Amino acid sequence: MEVDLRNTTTQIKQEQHKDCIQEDEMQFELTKAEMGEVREENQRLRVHLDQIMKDYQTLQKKFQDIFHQQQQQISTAINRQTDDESELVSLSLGRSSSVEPIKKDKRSSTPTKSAEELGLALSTAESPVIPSPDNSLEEAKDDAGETSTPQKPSTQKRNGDDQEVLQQNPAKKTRMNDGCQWRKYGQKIAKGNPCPRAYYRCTVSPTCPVRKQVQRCPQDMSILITTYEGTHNHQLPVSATAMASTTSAAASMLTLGSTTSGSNSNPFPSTTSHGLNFYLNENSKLKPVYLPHSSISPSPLCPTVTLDLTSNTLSTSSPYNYRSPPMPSIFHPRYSTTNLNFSSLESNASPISWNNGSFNYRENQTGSLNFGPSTQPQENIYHSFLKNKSMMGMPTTNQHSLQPDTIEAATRVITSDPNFQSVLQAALTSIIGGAAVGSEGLGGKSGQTLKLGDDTFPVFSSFPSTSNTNKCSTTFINKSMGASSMSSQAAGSNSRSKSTSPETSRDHVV
DNA sequence: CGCTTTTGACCGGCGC
DNA sequence: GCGCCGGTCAAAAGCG
Repeated sequence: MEVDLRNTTTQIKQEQHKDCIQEDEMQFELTKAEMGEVREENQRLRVHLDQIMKDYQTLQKKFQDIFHQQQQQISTAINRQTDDESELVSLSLGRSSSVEPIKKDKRSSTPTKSAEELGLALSTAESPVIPSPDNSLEEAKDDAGETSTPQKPSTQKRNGDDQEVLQQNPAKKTRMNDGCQWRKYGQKIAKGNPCPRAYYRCTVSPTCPVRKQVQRCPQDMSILITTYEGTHNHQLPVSATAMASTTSAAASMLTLGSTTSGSNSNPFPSTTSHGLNFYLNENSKLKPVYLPHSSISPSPLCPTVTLDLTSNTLSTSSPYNYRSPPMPSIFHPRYSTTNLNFSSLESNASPISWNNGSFNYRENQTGSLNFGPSTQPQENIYHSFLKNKSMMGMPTTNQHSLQPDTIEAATRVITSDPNFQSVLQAALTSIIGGAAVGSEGLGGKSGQTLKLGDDTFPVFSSFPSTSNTNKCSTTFINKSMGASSMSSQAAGSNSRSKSTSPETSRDHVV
């Protein structure tokens, strides 16, 4: 009995041992299978990682290529900037009689920067020489409108440059820099404008008399109006001249005579510009309204209109006048900008007709402004223009040989931009109407109504005659379009010839 | 500490 | 002459 029990126990133990072995085997198989799955997964992940690495390397390579390309473009631009034999880009929509015939010796130009490229270049990493985004496009908010908006003051950069923080995006602080160093010395709230006006002084040289005022357009807070006054009595930094090239100097692209005018040894690239020619069709007589030294830069990023109200016969006797004679002028474009000259004084066909006091543009006419709708991207202006130019192999400065189609297309695209219209209106208003905005302060004069798009504002035919003859004014209209906007003053301002002593000038930059 | 911005006061031109 | 207005000054404060 005892033996039976022992046998039974032994059998049970043996069965249990068998079960254990089977379980172990099963577990082993299970683990084996799991390992296989993990191994497969591992391989898949490895392949995936390889793919990612390949993509990463490809992207990196592309990035380096692009970066290198931009660096080359920047250096090219710098070289061109500093080169007296700089190339010129001129998109002329007309000709002014006050403009001397273009000198033949002006070199042909092959703009290497389109507006797109400009935008790219300005948004890339900081360049040691040219205005970086921090120095060029970025606008910190220290200008006229800053106190009116609760911007964090601590974020303001304090390097003496203009700073404009876009109101649309408080988090994004953008700065505007025209190359010079400015110090704010005052701020005032001008009558009729809720935005305060800021006063800056050039600090590059302690004795530099140049001052500038920055004010936001009351009608469009995104528009900055900067007024420059005075002439730099010092060498401007490269960035300043660069900025000058993009703005007021851009105006000179129109009719660029190339003069190294012996009498006027201008150490700086000339920033003398030409202007917008408008015509008042009054009593069947065309009265030219010429906005000298004005330009429009339709950069997609920062559409800039330069309106220089300087008399083109300014005396340049000031020892501090570093501007070249109004015309012809030398221009060293850094970027491809565009100057629009709206008509030719020599032409009987006025591109701009004044009907019943309203300011209209004729369509489908060379040199005219077309404010009609257009969906063509602005950069196409440059592309088509450059393409046409290269195809024709024509020198850029030979503006008279521009294809009318090109001009017309470019004009249409540029001027159809609502921003452009707004900006142009603001500029003209600020200049023509003086301090008066809208109809304020315009009483007593027989004004015309300048109609741009849906907006109208008065214009006087007597505008260029008196009050502005002693001032050199360049107005840049710079409409911030979300990202940033930039405008700058010309390197050497015009000389203000207050009657006899042209010491300062006024440049308006919007 | 040096530089810049802020801001109220001051000054001069201009119109009434 | 007075007041308005734009421009400038300068002390105080902020920032790196």
